[in-house]
Amino acid sequence: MSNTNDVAEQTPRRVRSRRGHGGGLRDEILDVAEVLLFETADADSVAIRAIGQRVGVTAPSIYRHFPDKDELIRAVCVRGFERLSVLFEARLAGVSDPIERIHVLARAYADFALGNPAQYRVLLMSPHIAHHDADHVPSFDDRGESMSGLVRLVEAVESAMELGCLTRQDPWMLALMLWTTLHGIVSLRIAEPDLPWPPVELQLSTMFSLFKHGMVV
Amino acid sequence: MSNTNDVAEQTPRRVRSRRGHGGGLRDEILDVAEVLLFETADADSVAIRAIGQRVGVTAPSIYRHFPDKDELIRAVCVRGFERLSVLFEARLAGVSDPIERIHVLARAYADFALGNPAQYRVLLMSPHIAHHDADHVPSFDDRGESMSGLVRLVEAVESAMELGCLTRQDPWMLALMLWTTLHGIVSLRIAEPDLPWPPVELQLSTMFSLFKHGMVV
DNA sequence: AAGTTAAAGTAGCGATGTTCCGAAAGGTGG
DNA sequence: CCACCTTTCGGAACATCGCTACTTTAACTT
Repeated sequence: MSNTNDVAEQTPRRVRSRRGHGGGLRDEILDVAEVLLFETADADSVAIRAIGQRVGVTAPSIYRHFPDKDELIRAVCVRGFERLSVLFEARLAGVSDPIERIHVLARAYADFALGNPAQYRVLLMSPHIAHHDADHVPSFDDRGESMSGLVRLVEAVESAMELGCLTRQDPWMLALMLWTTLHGIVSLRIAEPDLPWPPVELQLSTMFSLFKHGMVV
Repeated sequence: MSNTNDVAEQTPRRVRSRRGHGGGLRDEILDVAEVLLFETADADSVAIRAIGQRVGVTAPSIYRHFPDKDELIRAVCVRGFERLSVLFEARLAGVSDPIERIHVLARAYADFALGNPAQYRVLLMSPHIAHHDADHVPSFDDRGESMSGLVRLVEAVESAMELGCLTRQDPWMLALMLWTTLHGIVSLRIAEPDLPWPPVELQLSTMFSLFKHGMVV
């Protein structure tokens, strides 16, 4: 990944950063925090002091780059979702059929969520830091990268409707349904990984079949 | 200034329980913990000392009735899901049509989850205490009351299939799909309560319509 | 070379979950 | 009625956590 030292216990005291570019440490902190978050699979178990130890820095130094532990963890997870965004682009490349694009998006979403359960949990399964910056009503759009997939989904649904592949209705609502269903599948697996779940592919394809043709005889 | 401590939320030092029935305190602890869990909406924010203060007992005394804080919180949430179980029974009474029974179950489930978000989050949105009691493979059945709804759902789906209302397939799989979808709806609302969600009834009915007739033209 | 200033460290505060051990009340045998 | 045991609970303390004043150190500027 990066130049983070993988010494188990302690890193031999970091060399000081240059004046303007003190932010080099910031990225290193994010890297280590991501590793620790993946290892412990729980944000509460990631201690600030542990991050500092792995980076080779004491705990208070971290607060020069992040105002808060919540912000640090959040930054890690946002960075993760940016990777999801590029994953969407990569998987979508060359796929033109709207229905197929929906499939690709769903599959990529599930792959990411199940591959990065800790990040997914923090961003989409935990109470949010109430960023109530005055009287600002949150919307789905200002969610940044974490909601870019939803936007792509809406686009694909709209295309499918225009092409007559889907029954005409509110595309935004239908996309919301698809996303919600997808979230149900992955989040339950993340929360209860020990339950005897069917294979993800089977569950996804079954769900798509249900959505397409319905279950009523 | 002996027993009248001036702390606002303090109970005047509890009378000691009798020998065998020391468990009276246990229920009281559970009650207070449930209130605190509802108030803070976050298990981490419920402090053992705060529970003890409200009950009129010091923190270590709580550990005579619960081995662990996780077990305490878990006990609170399990008790909550027992209430859900009786809610299922009550709502199901007199409803015989299988499809209608599925509707009723779904609605009750959503009502409970959105009405008790903290309990729902602890049991179904948080990492589980790995109760790995030796080589015991977890199943959906030994989940106790928390999965009773799923069992009811499977029954209703089987009935519907036998009556020819639903297309024949694996009833257990279909019930799992319904539950997963339901979980997606409620858990996303719980995790992101500030987003501009459509009304629950609309979302539920739209989802049912999708499941019934599909979305493909 | 001396001063400025950003970057990192030291020490510590308050709060948390948890444990060790002693005190006191409830029940029981003499 | 008294001695004794058992259960129930409290006091004190430990380790760790997030976080913050304050100080030190090193890089850059003049």
